[in-house]
Amino acid sequence: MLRSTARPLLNSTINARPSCREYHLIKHGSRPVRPGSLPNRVCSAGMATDCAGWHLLGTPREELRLEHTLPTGQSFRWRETGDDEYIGVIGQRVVQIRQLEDDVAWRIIGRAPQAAEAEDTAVLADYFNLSTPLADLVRTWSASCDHFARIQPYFQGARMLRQDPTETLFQFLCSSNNHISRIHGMVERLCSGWGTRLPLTRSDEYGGPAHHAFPTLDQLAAVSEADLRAAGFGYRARFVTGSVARLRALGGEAWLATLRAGPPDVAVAALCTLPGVGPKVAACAALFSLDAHALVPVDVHVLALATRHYLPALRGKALTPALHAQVQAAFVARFGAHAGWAHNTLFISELARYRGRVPGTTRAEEVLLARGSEVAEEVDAGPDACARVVGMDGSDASTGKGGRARRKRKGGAASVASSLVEEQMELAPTTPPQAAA
DNA sequence: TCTGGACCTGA
DNA sequence: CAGGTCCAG
Repeated sequence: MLRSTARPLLNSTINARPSCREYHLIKHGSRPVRPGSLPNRVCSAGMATDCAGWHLLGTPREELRLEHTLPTGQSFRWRETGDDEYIGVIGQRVVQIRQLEDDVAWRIIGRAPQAAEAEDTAVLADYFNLSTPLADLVRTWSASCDHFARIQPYFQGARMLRQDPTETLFQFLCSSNNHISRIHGMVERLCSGWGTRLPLTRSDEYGGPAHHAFPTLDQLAAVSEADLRAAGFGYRARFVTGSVARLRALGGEAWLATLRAGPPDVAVAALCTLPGVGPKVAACAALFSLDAHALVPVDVHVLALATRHYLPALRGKALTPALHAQVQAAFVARFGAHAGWAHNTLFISELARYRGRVPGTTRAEEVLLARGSEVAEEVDAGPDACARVVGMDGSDASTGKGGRARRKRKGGAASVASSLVEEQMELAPTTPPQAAA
């Protein structure tokens, strides 16, 4: 279990360099701290002129890496403001957050009047889902999947956030048939246009753009389809106004929040009744905000990696709802109750801008793909790969074709795969992931 | 069930 | 074409 409560870094009245020493003491107890270690980063010149307001999250690097969590597509509300530093909005608070060597530091730089300072720590811990220990899960996933074990060291601390349900739903309503930079802009315009502005509390140190809470459903009810089209939403404008209307009829934010308590398939079914919400968007909303830790949003990337490593028979098939369910089941069979979290790490490793990190991966897999389906059938079938497909509720669901056991043949393509990987790794020696901070 | 096409915008 | 969804055959 993580330390679930962040501790104050120092008293807000303390300022300047002496504060940094206090930082050392809090972080490391009475142990002496080497000069040049992480606290200097928090207090580095050009950033904060004092340490006031900074807190530690208490998350070692294997539990949380901002770089693998904030800009990787589960939220579009963070802006990178420096090297491993971000500013974003969590509920009614504007948060500045920075990656340290083996922890994460944060402070509140703006807030709504009703957002009590006493709850800051709890809000952060909740948002980062700190009650779920990632490192323990990673060990079990690595044991049950060779591919995961191979790529994971390069993507440590890829943690699932626990975002606000309404905000998450509308963020991913914007995501369909769209690319990340544009989604970012759409969400930004939705907030600045109709959300409540959050006053800065440290405006003397911050010269960036204004920040806004995500608009409430009541605020969104005032937005017309024409407004949204003017804001660049395209055909998704109708999805937004339609979903707003339907959500309000169903009971608004409170109704959406009740889906957290129920089973994930109920949440998905309910979400899919909203216009513009299909299996992918529903799974995103449920995994990123409704505690549905087992859910896997299956997009083209996830389908590609699933057919490559777990379900080779499905290669080339269209992404129908039925196929979505098969991929979902395969992930749960492989990774268990937190399959959605495991999927997140695998998903990041597929992103174009991260793919080069794992030596040999792309090349070896491309070669395998080129060798055709007969070989690919056997790739990475792994121990007990799909011998039993377990439903999300844990019940046996191996009645379909996804449940048939796959053969494991010695000297088959699996060994071809590993030899290819080794070959590549010889050509491009692995850099120690730890060094890639 | 599954398939094909349309749908806004901009990188 | 892009981290889909909807609608008709």
